[in-house]
Amino acid sequence: MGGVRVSPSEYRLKFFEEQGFVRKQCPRCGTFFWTRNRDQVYCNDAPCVEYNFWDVAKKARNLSVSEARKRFVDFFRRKGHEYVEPRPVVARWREDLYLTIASIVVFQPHVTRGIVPPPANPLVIVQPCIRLEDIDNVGVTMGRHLTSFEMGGHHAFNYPEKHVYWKEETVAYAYEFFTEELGVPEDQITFKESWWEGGGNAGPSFEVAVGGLELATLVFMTYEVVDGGYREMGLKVVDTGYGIERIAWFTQRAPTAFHAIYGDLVRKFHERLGVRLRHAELLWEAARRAGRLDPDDPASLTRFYESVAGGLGRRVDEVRQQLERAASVYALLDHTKTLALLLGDGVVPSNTGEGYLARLVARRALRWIARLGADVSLAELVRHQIDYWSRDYYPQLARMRSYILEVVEREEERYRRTLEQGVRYVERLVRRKRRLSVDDLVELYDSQGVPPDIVAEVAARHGVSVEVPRDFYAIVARRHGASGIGKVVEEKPRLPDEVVEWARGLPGTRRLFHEDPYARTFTARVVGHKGRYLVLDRTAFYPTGGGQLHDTGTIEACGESYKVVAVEKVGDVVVHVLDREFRGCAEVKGSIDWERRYRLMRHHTAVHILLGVLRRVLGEHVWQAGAEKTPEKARLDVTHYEVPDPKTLKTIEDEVNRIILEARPVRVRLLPRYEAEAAYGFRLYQGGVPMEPTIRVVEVEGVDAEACFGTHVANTAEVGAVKIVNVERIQDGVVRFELVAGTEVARYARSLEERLERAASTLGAPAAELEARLAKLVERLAELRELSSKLRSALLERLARLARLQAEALGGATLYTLEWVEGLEPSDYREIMKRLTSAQPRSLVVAVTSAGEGRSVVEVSRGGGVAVDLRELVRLLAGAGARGGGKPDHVTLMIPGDAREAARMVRDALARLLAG
RNA sequence: GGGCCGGUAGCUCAGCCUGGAAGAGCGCUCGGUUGGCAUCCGAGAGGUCCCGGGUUCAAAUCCCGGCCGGUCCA
Repeated sequence: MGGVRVSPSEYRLKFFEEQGFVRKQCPRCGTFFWTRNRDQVYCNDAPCVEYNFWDVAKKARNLSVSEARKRFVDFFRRKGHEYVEPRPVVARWREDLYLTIASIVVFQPHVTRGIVPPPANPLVIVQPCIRLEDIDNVGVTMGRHLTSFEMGGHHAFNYPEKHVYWKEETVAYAYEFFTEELGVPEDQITFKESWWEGGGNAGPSFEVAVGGLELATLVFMTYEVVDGGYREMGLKVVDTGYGIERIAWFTQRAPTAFHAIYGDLVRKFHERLGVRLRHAELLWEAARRAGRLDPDDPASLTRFYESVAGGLGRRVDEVRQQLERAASVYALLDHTKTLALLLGDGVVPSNTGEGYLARLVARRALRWIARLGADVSLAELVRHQIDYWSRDYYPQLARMRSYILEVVEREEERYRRTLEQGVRYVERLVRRKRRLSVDDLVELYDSQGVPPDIVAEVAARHGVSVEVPRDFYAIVARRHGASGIGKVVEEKPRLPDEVVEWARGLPGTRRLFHEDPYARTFTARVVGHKGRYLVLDRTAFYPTGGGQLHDTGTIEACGESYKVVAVEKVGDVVVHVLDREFRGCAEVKGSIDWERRYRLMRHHTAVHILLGVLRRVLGEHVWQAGAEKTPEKARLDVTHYEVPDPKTLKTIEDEVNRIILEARPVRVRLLPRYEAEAAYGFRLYQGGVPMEPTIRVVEVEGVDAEACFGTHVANTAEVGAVKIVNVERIQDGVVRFELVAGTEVARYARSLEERLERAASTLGAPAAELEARLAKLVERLAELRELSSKLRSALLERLARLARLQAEALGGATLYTLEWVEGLEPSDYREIMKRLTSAQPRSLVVAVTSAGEGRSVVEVSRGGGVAVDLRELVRLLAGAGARGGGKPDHVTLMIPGDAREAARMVRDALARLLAG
């Protein structure tokens, strides 16, 4: 990558010199590297060399993933690092990332930007990570690519005033870990010079490779990436990543990483998927040569299969087929674990955000199962993963077991339906066009979710062969063009730019609304004012934030009284928006509209209670996806896969009201960040992650605890009562709850009563009798409909008979004329016309279907036995001002004149048409 | 957040491209057949063609906007 811009001195360490390392350049990739082996030619990393780590000596015994993890942690603990617990694989604390893709992500951006100190320094962590970029390569490369893996990281945060350690120590640790702890011979370790960039930071790095396998990356985070350039950071971070699975792979001498990671599961998956790999030597031959495989280069793949087949003296197509089936099993081992981890951290599958990532993984897995033709459910495979991993490092999988399986089954069913529909669409296209273009393939995938291989299969069944272009997914990507990076929800400023600018320069406002949420009046000193914007040294006015609407009220200053119409926050500064320009004054007296504020507080606390209850009733996967509190009502959007049924909703509502009745205390505490996280977990961050070392925790005792800026009542009893007034699905995987609390419950009930009254008075019945009256009405309506239908049918029959009686002969055909009757619909005439022409093929029907405003609409129809094109009529009558058109056996005409006249004109024209 | 696809009978959908009499299968009602049935035969009921606007003599069909669903991408 950008290694060219880096001075070689960045990599020239005293350690290398002392240990007798030499710097070389790889003739294949051009990378510079350090080694103690003077004869080494290549950089010792894939894809420049074949894997040979199985032949590298080691002292450590076979390590499972769990043991490798422990070795790593213990080693760095001995070296003075404090152990830090891992975080979820879903990066809920990040505004710009969905997944935890590296251990350093745990500390970004709050620690790396210097806002919050790290939990320990230096520290060691083993962080489960998920990366989906290379999902297509998983399996094919025999273990080099995985979507989920554990990254062992030891991190040191070097502040200008406090240096911990840097490159020399980091490289020495790695060297010692691999040589002493694992027993790798000293001349078998290669340090490749590299450059790392990610998450807005960059710096030089070393990749540590043994026997063709990269086992660790040591990054020295030095720069911030600003407008494409680099700026040196004040904080310099040692960011290392040791591949725990790769260490296990290396020590176990297993052919693929999957054998090393999944143990028994490999056999079980092979069995359940009906894939048998008959020759161990094929596996080993492939494993060895997989080092030189570059999955992005199709030619390298072909070369790979050829070389494996050549090495064994077997047929290429047979080798390829067997290896591809094995690779599918590996991909499934990988994908099902990743899916379990995602769902285990409470992700709800969806068509956006992290939910889509879970769906993507599930669908890839389902496709592998389908391609193998295996008769096994995805849920079963995931269940094996839960059983396997919940014993080890992932106890949450056991806790979330029923949720995970339920959701996987739902996804399976959903995908089945999607494909079924897609297949029908393919069949329709094939029927109509007999061939499919690349555009069709793209649309089928993009809009209908049918992957091209399935399209080809379906088309083949109907005798149509379809060519899937090699770069299919690139074509899809091109069609999408450049779209913005996901997450990032930016709140639009509600104040003019110059006011924000001005407020930034002022000192922070003391928050009386936090110190005492019940404070209604206060006095304060004026810190600054600009037009109608006023900043005080302290205030009881709550600014819009945390989903809670601002306060209103009045401010008295030097005999003047101002209305406060809005309140906003700029950093720590509270800006009051007045109804008119502030005239100036040193001291003011403020009083908030308490009635409004109290309603807001009750609604806000009610939402916290509801969230706690939802988590308990629906499951731990319930997360706040949005919230809004107004004086009139509150709204809470949560992640969940379906709108709860009425019975569950009742349970939820009853639970909320029970908690209100129990009069539980609501406590607000300021806690150091890490203490708060240790006590409550990441559940705290329902409404976003505050970038502060101190967290304001609002705890409804035994129900819910959240980092929250809002104002709350002191006891749940104060909420009074809650009524859920609306529940709807606002997006796949997100359900919206709307509720009213306290006095608003009465207001809501009243509005329902009023609607009832209005409905009753429309019916002319007392409200008490509404249901009975309505039931009777519906019954009566059905009777009347039946009657009307009978009468209509009889009327049509009569009209048809009348027309028959008045039939006249015209040019060898029978002509029926239907006169216009007020109240009949055009569809009624059509019904009669149908009856007449089907009973008598040699007939013509002229019907005036509407008249008025000086024009008539005439429909003309003929039976199958009359050989005229009625569209000629339109041409014949065009001179008389008629317009219209239709089909040979039926036309519609608009003719100026009354009904009688129009009918006569048509009859004359018909006579001419039949004659000529 | 964005691109694309869709919304027609209780259900599953066809019709839309190329405007001109609203359809099929299942289900439902009634009658017949059968020892029994996801039997067979016959008849029938059932529609705001998602909503709103536009173009047109004429819109389920074409255009614009909205709502709802699906799908792919980030």
